[in-house]
Formats: sequence, C-alpha cells, structure tokens
Amino acid sequence: MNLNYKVIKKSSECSARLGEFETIYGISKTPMFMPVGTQATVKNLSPEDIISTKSDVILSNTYHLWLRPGEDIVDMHGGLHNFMNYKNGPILTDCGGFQVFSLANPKDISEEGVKFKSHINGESLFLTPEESIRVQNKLGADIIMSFDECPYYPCTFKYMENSIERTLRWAKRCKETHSKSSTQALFGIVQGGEFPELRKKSAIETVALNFDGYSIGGVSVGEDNETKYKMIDYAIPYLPEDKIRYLMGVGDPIDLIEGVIRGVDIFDCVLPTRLARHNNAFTKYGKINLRNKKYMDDLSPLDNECDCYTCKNYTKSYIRHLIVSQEMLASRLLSIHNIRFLTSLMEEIRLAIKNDNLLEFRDNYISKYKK
RNA sequence: GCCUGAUUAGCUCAGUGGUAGAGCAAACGGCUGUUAACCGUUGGGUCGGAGGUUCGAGUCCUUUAUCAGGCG
Repeated sequence: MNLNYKVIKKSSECSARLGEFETIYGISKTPMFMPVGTQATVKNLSPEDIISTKSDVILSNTYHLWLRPGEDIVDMHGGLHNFMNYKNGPILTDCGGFQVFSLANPKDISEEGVKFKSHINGESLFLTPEESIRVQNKLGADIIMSFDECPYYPCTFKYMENSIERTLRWAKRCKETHSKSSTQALFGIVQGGEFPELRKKSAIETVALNFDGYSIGGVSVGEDNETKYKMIDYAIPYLPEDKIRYLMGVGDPIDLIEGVIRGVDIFDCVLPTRLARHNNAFTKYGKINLRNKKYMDDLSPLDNECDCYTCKNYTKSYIRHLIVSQEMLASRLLSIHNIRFLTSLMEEIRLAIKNDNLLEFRDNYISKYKK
C-alpha cells in the first residue's frame, strides 16, 4: 500500500523533514513517536487513554500474537484494530526480528528461518520470513515489517556481513509473500551495525527491492551514543527522500531529537511505558524516579507545562503514594504522562522544523535535560 | 501456682559450640523494534536481661522478664 508520504518541508540546517502520510485513519504527521503495544495492548492503557496521549500509530508484535492468542483469533475479530478496539489511528506490526535478538541463539538462525523456544511454554518454534508475513497479513496492521535479523552488538564484521546478506534474501522472500499489498504497507529493514560499508550495502540493496518505507534496525542494542548516531548517519544517505524512514526501538528524548536531525521520520520505543511501570517519569530536566522519598510531600504535577491527563489532575505526592502502596494506577498515570511527553516533544520538533530552528531547539533541550 | 514453647534486622523467620543470615520492608540505581508491575546496589542486629561453663556461646547451664498455649 502506498502511504502517499509527502515531505512538507525540509530543514535548511540539517536532514530533518516535516512530512505526512495517509491511511484510512486519516493524515499522520511526521516526525512521530509510536508507543508500543506488544500483546495488542499498550500495557496498562485503554484505547481511550492512548487517545488522550495524542498518539497516532501504535505498534504490536507478530511473534507475541502468533504464539498467543494466534493470528486466527485476531483474524476472527476482523483484525487487530477490532481485536484491541483501537480505532484512532494506524497500527504497525513488528516482524519478530527483534525476538531473534532477544530470544533466539545465533546458532539457531539458518537460511530458512529462526528456531525459537517459546518463552511461554518452551515449545520448539520455527519462524520464517514467509510465516512472519503470513501472520502479519492476518493480523491486518496498516504497516507491516519485513522479517530481519537484529544481530547482537557487538558482532564481527564477517558475522554482520553474512547477516545483512541473509536479511536481504529474507526481505525479497517477504516481498514475494506479501499478499495484502493493497491494504498493508510493507517496510524493509536496514541492518549493518556500526560498519559504514555494510549499512550502505544493506540500505542500497533493501531500497532496490522497492518497499513502501524503510527502517533502520539494530540500533539501541547496547552501543554508545556516538556509535548509535553514526549507525543512522551511515544509512540515511541511501534511503529515498519520498519514503518514510523509521528508526526502530529508539525513544530516549535526546535520541529522538538527534534522530530527526539526521532525517528520521518515525520512532517506536517501549521506554515510556516500561519506565512508567518502573516508577519513572520523563521531565524536561531528565527522568525522575517517583519512588524517591523526596516526592512524598511534593504537591506539584510531574511537569508544570505538560497537558496530559496525569499532570492536569495528580500530584507527585499522590503518585508516590500509589507506587509505595503498589497500586496499579501508578503505572497507568505514569504511562499516560510518559507517552504524552514524547508525543508532545515530537510536536515541538515539528514546530522547530517548520521554524527552521531545530538545531537551536536541540541545544536548548540538551542544556536542560540530564541524561 | 505448676508444665511446655517462644524471644535473633522495622516485620516473618533460618541458624544446635568455630567470622550472625534469608525473604519482605526501607533508601537508592538501571531500563531504548517488551520473556521486564522487572533487575540490581546499599543501609540495618550488645541474638530479651543478668550470671556461668568453655580457648571460643545466638547455640550448653542457672536465673530473670515478657508473650503464647496447657493443667490446676
């Protein structure tokens, strides 16, 4: 499916671009942050909560839904949107490639596919590019991902070279398997680690397969910041101007800004929701841990300028009380705030691109934000 | 009044002669395409009191206090 991605404005000072694309849910503006709902739910949040965060696209995961409840059950509901009652915006499914990184052993990866042991019951599983696409076709997300290997970091040049070549062959198989190209956009994924020539090769050859958009994967897997930004720089020049660029798994506020400056359009990350469950809130001055005793009598909201439901209605003191009392509302309120914090940051970024002052915005932001 | 049992970290409890421990709680840290409401670090004890035996006692003995049962 053609998302009709359009560049509205290119920054005059960096590679950032303001853009939009189209689905049956309407126009989506980029740069954008997408919250993650692995198991067809953004953990702790109802669809109404998600909408209140002004999110647009949300993510779900092929591997997890394949295992449970199974793609047929989702299909019986008429697809993911109906299954999880998210009607506000598009859904993107990740392909299961990250689970190759987090759950499978390198020795279990073959040309044909990846051998897994189910994290639920230990059952032996085999995921192939064809199976990933077949499952994603049934899940019915608006944007689906080509099945890739997300290699361990660090890995050798030789391992990475073999890996990207195999991922390219998998990408071709994914394209050939994709049976719903009229309703689902299929993105290819660029790998190559920290090796410039491999990022270049992976990008050029993935683009040659002509996907509906392109992801940069294998980032935020343990590398330092400098390396992380280089990985983006090595790939971006070879990605077409007229297609969406998606940096997978990145969601730290500074990383979002740096990614946009380098030409990235969309991001996803578990960080806002995971940090929320672990009692942390994003603020303009860095993240804070609400379990800390100093918030016991703090009557201020998480962030004075934030317009989220949580900040409009609750004090830090109350949220700390919920955390100490192990009440589940704490992680819900923090999830709402953290996601809204990032969608709000993306609004500011879009405005800065429009005003051609994104680099100044970045410098001001970093000077306040303690990473 | 007599008999038994208990008393060790804030709490619940291990530790039966050889350098005082765990879980929880507390304080704090980490988290980047979710195997994570998770993981980690740190602080915290005259072992109820007083005597005694012993090279050495949380541990054995005497005594005492408190608590819980049982019998009168």
